[in-house]
Amino acid sequence: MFPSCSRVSQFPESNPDPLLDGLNDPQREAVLTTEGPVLMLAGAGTGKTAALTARLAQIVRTRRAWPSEILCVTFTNKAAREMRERVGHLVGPAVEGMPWLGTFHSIAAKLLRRHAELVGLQSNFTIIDTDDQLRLLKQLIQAEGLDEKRWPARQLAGCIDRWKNKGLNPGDLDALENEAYANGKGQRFYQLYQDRLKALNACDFGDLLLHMLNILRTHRDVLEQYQRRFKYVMVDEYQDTNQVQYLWLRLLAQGHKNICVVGDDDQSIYSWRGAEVANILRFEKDFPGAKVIRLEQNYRSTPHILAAASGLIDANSERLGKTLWTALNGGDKVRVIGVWDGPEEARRVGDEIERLEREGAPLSQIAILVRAQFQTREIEDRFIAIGMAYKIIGGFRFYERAEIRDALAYLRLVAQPSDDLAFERIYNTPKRGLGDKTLEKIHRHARARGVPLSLAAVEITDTDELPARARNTLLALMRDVARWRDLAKVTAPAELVRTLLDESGYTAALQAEKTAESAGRLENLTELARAMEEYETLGDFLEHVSLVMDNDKADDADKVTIMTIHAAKGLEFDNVFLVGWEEGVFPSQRALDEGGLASLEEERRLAYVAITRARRRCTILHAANRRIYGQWTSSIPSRFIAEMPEDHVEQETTLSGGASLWRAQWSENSDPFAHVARDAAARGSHRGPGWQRASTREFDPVPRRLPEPGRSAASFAAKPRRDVSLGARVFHDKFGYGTVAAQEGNKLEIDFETAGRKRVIDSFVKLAE
DNA sequence: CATATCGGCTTTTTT
DNA sequence: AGCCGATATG
Repeated sequence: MFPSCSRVSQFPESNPDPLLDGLNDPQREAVLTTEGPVLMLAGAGTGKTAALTARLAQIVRTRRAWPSEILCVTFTNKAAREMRERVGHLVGPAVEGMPWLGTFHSIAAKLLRRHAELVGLQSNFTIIDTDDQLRLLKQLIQAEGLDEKRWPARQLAGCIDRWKNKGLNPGDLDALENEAYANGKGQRFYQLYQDRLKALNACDFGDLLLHMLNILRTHRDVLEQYQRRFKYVMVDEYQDTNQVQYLWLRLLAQGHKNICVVGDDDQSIYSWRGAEVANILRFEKDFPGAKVIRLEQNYRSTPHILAAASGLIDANSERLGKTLWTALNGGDKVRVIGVWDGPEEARRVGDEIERLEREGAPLSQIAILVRAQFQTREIEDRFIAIGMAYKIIGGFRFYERAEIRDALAYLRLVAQPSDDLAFERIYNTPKRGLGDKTLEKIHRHARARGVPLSLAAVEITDTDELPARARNTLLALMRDVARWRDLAKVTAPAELVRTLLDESGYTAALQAEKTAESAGRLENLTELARAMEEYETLGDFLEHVSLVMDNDKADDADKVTIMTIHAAKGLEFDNVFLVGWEEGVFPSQRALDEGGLASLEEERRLAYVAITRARRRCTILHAANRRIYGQWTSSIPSRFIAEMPEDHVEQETTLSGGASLWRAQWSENSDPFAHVARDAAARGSHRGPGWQRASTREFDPVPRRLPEPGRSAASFAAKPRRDVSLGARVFHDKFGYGTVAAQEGNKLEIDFETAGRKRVIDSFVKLAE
């Protein structure tokens, strides 16, 4: 009855079954229940990927479907790659032919290329990124005469993104949505934007899914074709699917109804991107008779870590609720360390890692997880200082660097004459003396003739609209472009890009620059050309670039990983350091300010994801002072720290970390500037001026290992300002206008008009007119 | 048309 | 504090 009985001969009969071996009961059930709808609720570290891949392999090896008849959707490229690899191990090279294993976006793009004409695109459409999108929207906003300051393009982009995630076309917006941008101009701008994209033969990320949904909705034949084709549908990270993705899956799975989704409501951390946990909650309604399988045995973490995480997530309401358990025992409690400030936090993490290293721990099994990208910098600085090998995942992506985007723009323009955005990008890059005036004329010409910019640029050189100089330059450029287009037909992409960068003068301009970065940029371009060697056609490559923008190129060297918690989902490490657990950082200020309880709970899920990445040791740090927006801010430990059950947490209290109390006490007694801090606090801004921290350094009771080089007392020594003298009228950001009453080194005593007499550091005031 | 300077804004998180 | 875009200046 179970398919495992009808094994195909190419798989050697062996006991135990290599596929099911090592799986627990619920996992096996998930693997063997191939028919009908299945909802797999899989907690963190419960082996859901193992179950999912085995299930896929099971379907293939029992010949229930060809690999090409299985739709398997993951959320990230990384997950897709990993799955492909693991399935490969299980069933062999057959997976080579798994064309429909990938991210939502890459699969949608593949489908859309086949049916582009149904939504008014050509199949070689360009996929634009957020940068291009923003620039395009800015143009539209300007053209409509709106004040871009008041109605930022970012906001419009956000709205459009949200609408697309919901599966809404311009015509579908209700009054409320329409109001979301520029007092009811939402729909108009959405429509304008879509029209513009169509004219450019382009679409954005959201369009990939939305266009495809529109096609499936309105073309029965196409829908039925794919319903028939996809005999099995599998979806990873189902809790992260948004409305379009949900509608999409529901349509496609209606054929055979063999849909298996895997998810964990406690790990839903993408609601800001339109993900709806509700999708997982209503699965049983959408697919009646769905079998629900719970994976609750955690194989990853030690009991303390698991208990701390479980206790924390208990604070959330509205959960499906799972009871994770582990057969492991022993292990350390979750460690919580409080430190004085950000730099000390980074130092501390560095020290701890050096200790682990001495104990023989591989660096590749150590991760530092941050809430937001900007936090990586402090850590990075420290690691550079101590020579720690590290890699940062995410952040500046390779394909987002300016020089790479320039090169890509050249390629896009060659591949796609109607790509106006690409034209605008390269038109004067490198500088060739073409400016806004000329561009404006080209624009006008293009509009009048109804042609793309690159064509208008060619045509305009035949007229006398341009001054001779601009005309000649433009003519030369467009001749080059034409030549490159011919070249593209007979040359491999990698070769093409080299020629192109050379002949356009781009390389030469960079070489001439001779700045610190220019060498690195040239290197990046070489790297780009190298990466292009793998691609047969320019189109293939451009598709790869727009969809597989991840940067984690195989870097197997033994390095510590630094990344955001979001990026860490699905990964695990022996040792995990969680930094910046302070109110306002994590949970983020934004989540606290807006979004109410739902936002806070999402932050808590994020904290849960963070802790459960750890296999053996989890260390949480928080600092009493941190610089945010260049301002020193004092902060209190994250509420999430208190929410973890005490029994599983070990607090390391250092004087410097316990901070707030101690600091309040000494500052009254010994800090000559205490009143300033107090006043600042009274104003509700927890911000204190930089010198506040500087001046307290000598009181820091934590012995410092080494005096920091270059950070000698000299940097704090009095360097009086020449331009400020007694009686001068000055302005201070916090206290307003005042008169200098005394000057002592770099410290000024000032009578402020409203705030009274204060002592401040001179660099904080400027001369009033 | 290119460079210098000022001022405002930023920090979630990603395909 | 640093980055970007908008202005002022050469």
